[in-house]
Amino acid sequence: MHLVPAERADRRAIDGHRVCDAVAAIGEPDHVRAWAERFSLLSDPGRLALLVALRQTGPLAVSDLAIATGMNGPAVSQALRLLRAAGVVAGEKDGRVVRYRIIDPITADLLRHCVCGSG
Amino acid sequence: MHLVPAERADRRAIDGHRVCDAVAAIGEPDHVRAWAERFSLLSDPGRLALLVALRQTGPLAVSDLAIATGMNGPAVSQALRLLRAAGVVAGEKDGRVVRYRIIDPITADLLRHCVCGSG
DNA sequence: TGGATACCTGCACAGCCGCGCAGGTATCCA
DNA sequence: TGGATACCTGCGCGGCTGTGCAGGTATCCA
Repeated sequence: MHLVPAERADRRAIDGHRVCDAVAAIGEPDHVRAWAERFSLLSDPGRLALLVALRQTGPLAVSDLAIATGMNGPAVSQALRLLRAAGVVAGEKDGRVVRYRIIDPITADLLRHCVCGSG
Repeated sequence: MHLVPAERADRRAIDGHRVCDAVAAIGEPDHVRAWAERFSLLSDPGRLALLVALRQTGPLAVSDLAIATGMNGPAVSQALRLLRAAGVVAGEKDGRVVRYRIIDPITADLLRHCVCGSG
């Protein structure tokens, strides 16, 4: 039952079985890491504001996002670049305007907690 | 209808009404900031692993958390210090052992998404 | 009472991230 | 065709954050 890796199996545990439960709960380190990165994308006020706006309003142009959030243009671009690289948002070109929207359902679901009042 | 702050109301918007919707969706900057900080607490693999373990297993001692996550003692202490200062976890002293548990229901709810398989 | 354990704290260091500016490209209007 | 708009990218700087080590305190066992 000892799911603890051998490298630290010699450490004295207070509640051995609970440690095993915890190891089982944590699961694959990569899994945890992936979720941490996902949360990391939401940990910046600028990015979070952009995502909340996108989720609530739908496709929005970069300059409109800049106006709505109070950020300047390049800052919005850089934030969207990160989010796009992470597969959270996608941009669609409409003439010289690029409208972004959220394409990751998991992130959209997480954002629901922030705007709980307005579903 | 223009909810845009006067300081940047002169900027030309692509879709004016959508900008207003976005501003309304974002709401109070402090609100967004608070959520960003909340997500920030989950953006570190160590802290996230600790919280997942705590949520799944319940009260756990610091040293057990260290064994389960593979972190060393002081790292766990510091992570828990942050989480405790943020009001996410609380520790209860039982002799020389301190067992921590999650006291913030919102964070616990967020963690649900990471362990979706085991509710 | 003496030793060991469990935990907390402060400090110094490396690494990362957000931020702003300048330059470049593609597209639309006159 | 010329000018303006909308957006993207690279670079450098300041600040924050995670990490490890050493020291200190409180508690349990013999």
